[in-house]
Amino acid sequence: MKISTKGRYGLRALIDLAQYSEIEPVSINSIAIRQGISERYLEQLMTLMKKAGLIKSIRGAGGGYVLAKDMSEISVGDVLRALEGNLETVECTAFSQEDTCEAAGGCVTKYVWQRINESIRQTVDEINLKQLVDESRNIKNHPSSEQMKCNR
Amino acid sequence: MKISTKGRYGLRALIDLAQYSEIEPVSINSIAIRQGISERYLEQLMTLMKKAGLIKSIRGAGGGYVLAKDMSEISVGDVLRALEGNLETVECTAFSQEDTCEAAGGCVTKYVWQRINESIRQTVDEINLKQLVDESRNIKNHPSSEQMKCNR
DNA sequence: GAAAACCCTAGCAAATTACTAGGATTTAAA
DNA sequence: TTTAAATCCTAGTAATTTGCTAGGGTTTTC
Repeated sequence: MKISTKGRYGLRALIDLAQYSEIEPVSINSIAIRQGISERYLEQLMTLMKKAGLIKSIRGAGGGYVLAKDMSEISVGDVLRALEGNLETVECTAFSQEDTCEAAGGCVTKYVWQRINESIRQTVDEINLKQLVDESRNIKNHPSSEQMKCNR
Repeated sequence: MKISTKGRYGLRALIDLAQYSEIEPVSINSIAIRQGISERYLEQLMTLMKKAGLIKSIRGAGGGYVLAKDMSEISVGDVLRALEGNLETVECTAFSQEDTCEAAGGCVTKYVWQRINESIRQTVDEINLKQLVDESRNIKNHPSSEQMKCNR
């Protein structure tokens, strides 16, 4: 029931990318240093986000990554799904039309899992990258804001 | 980001217990058979729910388990927390007053994790056992409702 | 042609999950 | 008073997942 380092590091990396990539592509190395994340591990996370169509890569010297679409069009849900896989806390064939579970008729917990899944979905999909970047700029204007390694 | 078999089996077991324990204590064995769960594994789940004060045990022949309080006073959140531990998807020292995280000032993702945690908390705490038992009775009155083993 | 970047695959230790196993203890009932 | 039905307690363990590290290869700019 935890979000792993993939999701946590990945979201931080993407916020970082969003903040720094407006002028030129941002390298994995620079994000890794700023965020205190292993460069080699972050590389894998970037690949996942690229496959999901959230970021684009530019190869070769001077290359790096940029957002594939506008910040406001990337939700936290998009990011977490790219990194953590589907966010359903319980997966159940009975959720779909072509229900293959024989217990479905007599199963109540199904409704519980659906409500939990739905509330998470709603929460993560209503927060987008732009909001977080804006929020981050506000925070940066206050004192005591050194960036560093952190388990989030 | 998944709810494990502990939470899934445990909630099913507790609904079963709530339904059958009004007349006499219900044994682990009978729940295990009805729900198609390993008896020995279920035993451990019952212990967790007992420690959390959700159920009471009656030892010896003819013994078993009964609810420790009224169905309407046991929420799905109580059950899941007893079995899965705290339900926070990300744990972060910065959530508390005596914040020990140095990055807290410059950290935005904190707000994301808090919102996710809060939406899950709200959802699981607003569903109680009684609602599920009532719902289950409704379902049982319809045809095609054989109880059986299921990954939920 | 050298360096800076991404790309791809594999491996691996530590932790977690989902059980199984072997008994000890308590209590009702035969 | 014995027996059997229960819970209680602790330990072990195979399979999976997590959180990386490692060793290259390829592309592109300077």
